Amino acid sequence: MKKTYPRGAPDTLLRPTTKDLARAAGVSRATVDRVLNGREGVKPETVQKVMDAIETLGFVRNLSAANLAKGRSYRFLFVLPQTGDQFLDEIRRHIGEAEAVFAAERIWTGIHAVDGNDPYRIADYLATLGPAEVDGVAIMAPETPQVRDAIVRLRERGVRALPFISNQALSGTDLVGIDNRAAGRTAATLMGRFIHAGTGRILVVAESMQSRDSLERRLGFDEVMHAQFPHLATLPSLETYGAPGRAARVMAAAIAGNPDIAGVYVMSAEARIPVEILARSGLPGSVVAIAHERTPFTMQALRAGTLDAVITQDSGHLVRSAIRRLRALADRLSTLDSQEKIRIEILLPTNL
Amino acid sequence: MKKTYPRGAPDTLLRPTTKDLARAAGVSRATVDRVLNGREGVKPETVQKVMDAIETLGFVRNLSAANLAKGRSYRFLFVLPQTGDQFLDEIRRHIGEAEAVFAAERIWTGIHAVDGNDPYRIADYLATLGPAEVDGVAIMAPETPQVRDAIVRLRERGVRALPFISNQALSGTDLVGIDNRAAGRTAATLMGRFIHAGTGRILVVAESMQSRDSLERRLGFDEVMHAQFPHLATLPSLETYGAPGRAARVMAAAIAGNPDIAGVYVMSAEARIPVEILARSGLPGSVVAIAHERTPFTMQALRAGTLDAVITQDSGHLVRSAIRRLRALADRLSTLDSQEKIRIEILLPTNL
DNA sequence: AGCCAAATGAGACACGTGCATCAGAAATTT
DNA sequence: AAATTTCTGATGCACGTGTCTCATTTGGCT
Repeated sequence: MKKTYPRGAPDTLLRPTTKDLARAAGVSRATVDRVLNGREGVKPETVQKVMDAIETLGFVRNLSAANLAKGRSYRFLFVLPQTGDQFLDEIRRHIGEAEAVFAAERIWTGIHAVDGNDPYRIADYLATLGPAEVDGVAIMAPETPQVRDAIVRLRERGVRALPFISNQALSGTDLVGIDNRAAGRTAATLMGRFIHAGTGRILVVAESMQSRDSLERRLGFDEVMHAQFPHLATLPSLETYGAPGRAARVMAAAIAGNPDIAGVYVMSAEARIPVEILARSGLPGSVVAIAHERTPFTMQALRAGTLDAVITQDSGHLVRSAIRRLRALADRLSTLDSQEKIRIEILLPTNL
Repeated sequence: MKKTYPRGAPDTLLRPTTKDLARAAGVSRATVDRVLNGREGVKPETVQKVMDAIETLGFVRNLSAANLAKGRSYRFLFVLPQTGDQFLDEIRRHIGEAEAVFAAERIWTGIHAVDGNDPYRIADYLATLGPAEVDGVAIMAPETPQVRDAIVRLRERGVRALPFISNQALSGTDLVGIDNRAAGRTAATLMGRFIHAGTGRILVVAESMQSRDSLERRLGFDEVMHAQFPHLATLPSLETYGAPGRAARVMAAAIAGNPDIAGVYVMSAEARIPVEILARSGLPGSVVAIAHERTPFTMQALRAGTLDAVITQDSGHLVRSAIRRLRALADRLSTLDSQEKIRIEILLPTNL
């Protein structure tokens, strides 16, 4: 009896194999192999015969068999700043989780911590890596000429490298991370719409404006604020350099100097220090505060009402996406773009 | 020379095989196989020996080899309502995309369209499915006793079944889709914060309040509106039944009867009809409009300013997640929960 | 015709696991 | 002690592809 599986269905559950391909194309399995794996020494018209057979048979290479035969395995390395911030903790946790999942596909992952403030040491470390140690590297580091060059040289040595979360202006590379300019625009839209006052100033806090990420966020933020909410004035970015003391000082000065603060935008990945200072600052609860990245702290601050919104990227997705992309690079495959695009997420107290 | 791969690294790139396991545990490969695949007739202490070896060697079953050996393939079916709405178009598109990706893993996907308004026909169709036709089914259908029972019977026949997007109150099942109550809460938060008027009414539009999804969204919406924005009153849900004529009538009546409308919440997946009516209603631009699901229409409405926010779920992720979960069910594996959780996305004019 | 290079065929083995069969060992019962 | 029953070992084939080697055919050239 004919099965009525919808949509041009599997009459037979067996997919065609290379053997079937060979028969259909009227060539040998050796030639099919030559075509499939792009080896040379095959006449163009023979190639075409095989291609046609692939088309008519709907042949799809059995990945399980191919991976098994190749005995391929992958060593991927995440190079991350050595800081104790909660966002990175999440990332590290997800790398650990992913390790277990990807182990079944012969993928190893490692983490190497570097001093995020020292581009030279990062570059030096990257210089020690070669194809003998690792197949691919996902790098989260500030954009400096040293780091950028080190990445380029890494690639020249045959190691796949991807900027991770922090962007690097490299040709032909896609960042594994969100569009920071769009994130800044999103922050501005929420800020503008959440603030009910007819006028006021917006405090903007960053860890350092040296970083391309902060710059892009600021750009996007200002773009929307100026165009759509001209009654709100954005103040120059305050830089904390990750130091609580300095953060407290500059923020206190800014708050004292601007009595009509209506909103605060914390651009840095580690929101904790600025937000805690903010909570103790005596600013009224009506001041709208927006920060970045989902961490235990930001979640709690959302619940407590200290923060009104958090803009974030799914850290698990980030990690998995980086691994998939590195593997695709290693195999010279293309990835499904729509799957690998990292979306901007908005967290509110009501959708944690 | 010793390689210095970080983190308890691969000295040897070769993972242990079942052969290594057998040697380490002091048993034969046959026994290892018995333990790994849960066959009976093995002494508990022998099982333990193998388990210990797995632990100490860090053995991970090579999925490629296992899949190859099993020659397993999967036939999964999406049962979707037969409507022309854009949201479903997106879903169908992503099923097509996913088909190509998953083909390499011996996964077939099919779509079957059913009349979404006729629970009996849906149930009848599901009754025709058995393990001979299909291994798993993702079902998007309204929650009615007929459908629910049909799903239960489907499972009894050995076909894995998952509710897809539309929830069904089934025991021991996770919906592939968002938490609609949380989505309603999110809509309320945005609505409340976007509306600057000191008082006003909120129009709520649904396709039908028969559907559990709309009910849950409404529940979450009211929960937050009442608790946090008591100055805004929510009107009873209007039901369009998907009919433009009826939609125009009930909406016009509601607008005429409530001069102080400050916001509109369109709960249904197909936002087009209500939003277009709204745009022509003569309501002022300051009225905040929020709808669901990313479609070409909602994107355009966001850009045009007709909509202020759209709450959505990533349709590609939905489809891939359903497939992964069905496969995991078929293999009796567990999935990585954090990967399979569908997040609520918020779209604003600035982050499309 | 003869020669050479290019193109193709034929065949074998490997990868790691699943699955089955049969013999033999060990433990338990009679 | 013998007869069962329970457990374990040895072994072989299969899955589909990648990767070799070596033989053979084809086509172009002088």
